[in-house]
Amino acid sequence: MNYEEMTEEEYLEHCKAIAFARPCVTVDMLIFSMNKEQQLELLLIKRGGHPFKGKWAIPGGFVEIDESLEEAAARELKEETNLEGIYLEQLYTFGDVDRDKRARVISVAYLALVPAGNLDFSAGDDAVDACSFVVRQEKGSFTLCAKDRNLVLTEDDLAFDHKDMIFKGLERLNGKVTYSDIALELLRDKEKFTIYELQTIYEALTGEDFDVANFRRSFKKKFIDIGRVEKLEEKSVDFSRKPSSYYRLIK
Amino acid sequence: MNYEEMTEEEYLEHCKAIAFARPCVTVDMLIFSMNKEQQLELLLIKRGGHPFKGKWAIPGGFVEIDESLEEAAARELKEETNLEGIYLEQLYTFGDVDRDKRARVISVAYLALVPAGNLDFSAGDDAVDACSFVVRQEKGSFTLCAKDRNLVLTEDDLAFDHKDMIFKGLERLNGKVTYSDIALELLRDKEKFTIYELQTIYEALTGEDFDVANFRRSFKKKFIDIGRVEKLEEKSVDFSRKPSSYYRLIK
DNA sequence: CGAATAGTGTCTCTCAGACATTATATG
DNA sequence: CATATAATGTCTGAGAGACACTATTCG
Repeated sequence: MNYEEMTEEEYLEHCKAIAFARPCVTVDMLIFSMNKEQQLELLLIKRGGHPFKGKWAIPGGFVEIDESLEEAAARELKEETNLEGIYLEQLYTFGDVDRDKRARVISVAYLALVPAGNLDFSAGDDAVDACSFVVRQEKGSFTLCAKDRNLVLTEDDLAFDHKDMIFKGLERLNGKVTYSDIALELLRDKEKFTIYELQTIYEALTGEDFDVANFRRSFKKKFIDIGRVEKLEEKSVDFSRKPSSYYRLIK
Repeated sequence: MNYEEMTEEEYLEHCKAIAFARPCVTVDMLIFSMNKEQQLELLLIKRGGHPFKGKWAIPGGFVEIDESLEEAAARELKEETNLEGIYLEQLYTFGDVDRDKRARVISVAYLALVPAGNLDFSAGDDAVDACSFVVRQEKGSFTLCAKDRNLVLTEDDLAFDHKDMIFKGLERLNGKVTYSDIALELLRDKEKFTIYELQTIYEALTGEDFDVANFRRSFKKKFIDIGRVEKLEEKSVDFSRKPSSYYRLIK
């Protein structure tokens, strides 16, 4: 739309038309967690209506006029999973004109990292079909698997531009895992975890394997030497092998 | 606002009230460039009306119903500086309820990196007072200086939450400069630049000094060895000293 | 030649990757 | 004692930081 080539009449017409045509703003929630097999999972919901009926989508909802984006994200998360106090991070805002054919919708995507074992999407308000998909990252693409349903989604099986959202989300996780502490957010219990447990989270987030010795070395440097994490007396007795030490995040 | 504690009447009342009260969406442009003294500059405009009358603000405008966020950002940039084809990057979306007292405004902030010597804000459409401020970064804070006007702004001299936007912007520049190629976007001429010229951009973006020898070494490794940059025959003759080699970004 | 800027060589220290080795529990 | 997992030791090469040094131009 080039304003310079419009007549004044055309321009005023245009102004009137859009004065009442404000975009809708939503928050969309990329809710990640770890499953029992220590794999990265992402919560999706199945669309019941048009458009993209039957396809899988990232849960989300409108931003109310009296709540901030962060508040909207926290509310949506609670509605979906009944969880509060979860790590949230704004990811990216998607605003292509035709991304939703029904209306002009601008979506602010948020990342939520739910501690392992806490994700129970059946606790959500909405009576929608929800499912947590294992995220398998290859270079430049991903697939989403729901074993119990025998379902494998590729990027094109997703509604709207949610494929792009997931790409952005995985990119963010990949990038931040090494220079920030987001991996800790996915621990089952920050007050009691083993080093290997944390390593599996790093591996799930990056899609790469780490050498045990090197990982422990960098863990010590990054967390213990600084005093961010301390070793506990208690040791794991899960397996009938050498028990592993527990560690605790301080503060 | 807790929906669970509302009666149905209250809830419906609330729905009605907000149905016509959609937020406005704007794009705000953090327009960075390098001045003649190879310092980082940021373009601000002086507010003529309330609120924050007389304070300095980041330029921006409404997202039209028929343009994407990127298109809106490009349009705003053109209106402000008459420039096109400039590097743009979405920064962050600001959506606190009271960030603009007049109305609920959600602002998507964009970063624009204008090649040195190309920023002429007098070319803008609007008859507003605009000025490019030198950005001085200290750890945890910044100041903005306009020498010719004898003006020094601190964080609190900025309108709205634009202080936070600038923080986010500087943080992004700081972080990305080492692992991406954004510094190249600020070069006067990507087809003909000296290594030291690029170094000053790195220094301006990080607020830190680099060792010449080490910078050249990493420059060679990062750009020349890979074939992303080639050395030109032509050499600079600006000063009456040893001339420096020019380099060219390929593709 | 002296001054000023362009550009190089080299030493050290840190750290990541690879891989061998030791430690400790149970059956 | 065999076995499986936890945890440590060590070698190497890449790369960042510090700093001394050489190179090239002009007046």
